[in-house]
Amino acid sequence: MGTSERKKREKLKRRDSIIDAAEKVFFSKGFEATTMDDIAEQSELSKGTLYLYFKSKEDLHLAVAMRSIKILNRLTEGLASQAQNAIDKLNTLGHTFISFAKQYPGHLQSILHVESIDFRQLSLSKTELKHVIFKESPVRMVMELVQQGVSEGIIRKDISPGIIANMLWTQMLGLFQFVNFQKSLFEMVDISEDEMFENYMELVLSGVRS
Amino acid sequence: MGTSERKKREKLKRRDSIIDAAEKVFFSKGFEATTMDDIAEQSELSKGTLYLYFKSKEDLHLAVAMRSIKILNRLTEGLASQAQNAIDKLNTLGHTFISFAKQYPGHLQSILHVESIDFRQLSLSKTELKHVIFKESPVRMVMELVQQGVSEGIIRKDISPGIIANMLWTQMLGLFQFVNFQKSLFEMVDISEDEMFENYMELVLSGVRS
DNA sequence: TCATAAAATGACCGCTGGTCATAACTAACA
DNA sequence: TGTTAGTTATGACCAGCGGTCATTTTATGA
Repeated sequence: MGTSERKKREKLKRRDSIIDAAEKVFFSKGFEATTMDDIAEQSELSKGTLYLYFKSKEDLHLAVAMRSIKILNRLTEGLASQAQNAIDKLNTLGHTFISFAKQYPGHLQSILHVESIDFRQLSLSKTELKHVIFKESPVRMVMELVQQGVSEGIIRKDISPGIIANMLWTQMLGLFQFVNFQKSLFEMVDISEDEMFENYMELVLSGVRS
Repeated sequence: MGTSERKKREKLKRRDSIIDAAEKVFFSKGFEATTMDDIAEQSELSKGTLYLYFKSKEDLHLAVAMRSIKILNRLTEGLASQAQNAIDKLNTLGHTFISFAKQYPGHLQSILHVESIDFRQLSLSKTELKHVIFKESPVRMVMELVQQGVSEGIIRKDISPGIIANMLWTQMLGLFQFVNFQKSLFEMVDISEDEMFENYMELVLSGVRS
């Protein structure tokens, strides 16, 4: 009988519902200000139960971030096989990222968190975590498009595609940071967000053309 | 009589010595793992005294970061008035940043921290803090050099210098991040750090040339 | 209905950032 | 020098947190 299968499904459901709850609280109060008791209350479970599914608050945070990354990846899948040249696709990718950032600011926040983890201070046992994060990171899509561009001959081949892709992704993260946090620091009230984004993309992409 | 002056000096000295102690502990254990008692012990003061000079652990961290920023700024001052063209100066600036990153990894870490503060979650009363940080930020030097470049006609003028400068600074922060944390994530063992840096600079700067 | 295992609970713990009543020290004057 | 007013330093203390675990509750299968 499929009892154990059902149990497994239910366990996953419960895990998911905890992530749901954590998302709500993290996104509204911020990660640091959120307590495990908050999440327990929101999920209608006891605190102890949370620790049956996640081994720490940070672990739960990572789960939230991984889900965010999956959402972002879903928005961009299929792009690589579209009938455009690679640079246009990179442009589209950039637009997708930006609209994601606007639509899901909380999710974006969590992605920025995992992408800036200080791996030096991570215990060695967590090496696999690095690989999981990297494997799922949206930078993969960027790299694929860059490689396409090199094949098409419209992206410079004198610099390693890995470096180019990382630069583009870094730039994307920087733009997120900029739009979300630091916009007010600059005295550029006379430029719209969209305009700024176009400028950014133009600036960044003009460096990679062959 | 200069009694009160001497007192003021001594207060500043004490403040400085606390920052010294905090640096040591932060840089060796990391910010989160450091307790105020650690710093109290290192500074040979009681915990209560620390709170006479800094109103919170984060405040102390900011003081450490501001000192780091000052060190970095000192390394680059005078660059603007040198007899090179602006793009060469930007290149030099990049090299200076990189060697700073290598020489003072702890200081760099603290700078990355303040540069990525989530200002949305900062109370309004701390608006001045934003300005202080921005005013001291090394991005100022970048902006000055970009403006020089525009005047010289070697940097494109169709995009606002503010955006260009921010892109370059963002890129610098991203490169720091990359070198320090994520290098191992990429399978590019066959490229030296210096080579990678040169590629990076070339890539970034080629986008800003007019 | 009962026995076994799995899941959930919440009282509890140790540690941390931060506070505050008290103490120690300093400086100026009588 | 003794007194006093003000400043600086102390460390016992607190509340809140992440995390644990002995106990209870629930689900399963015969």
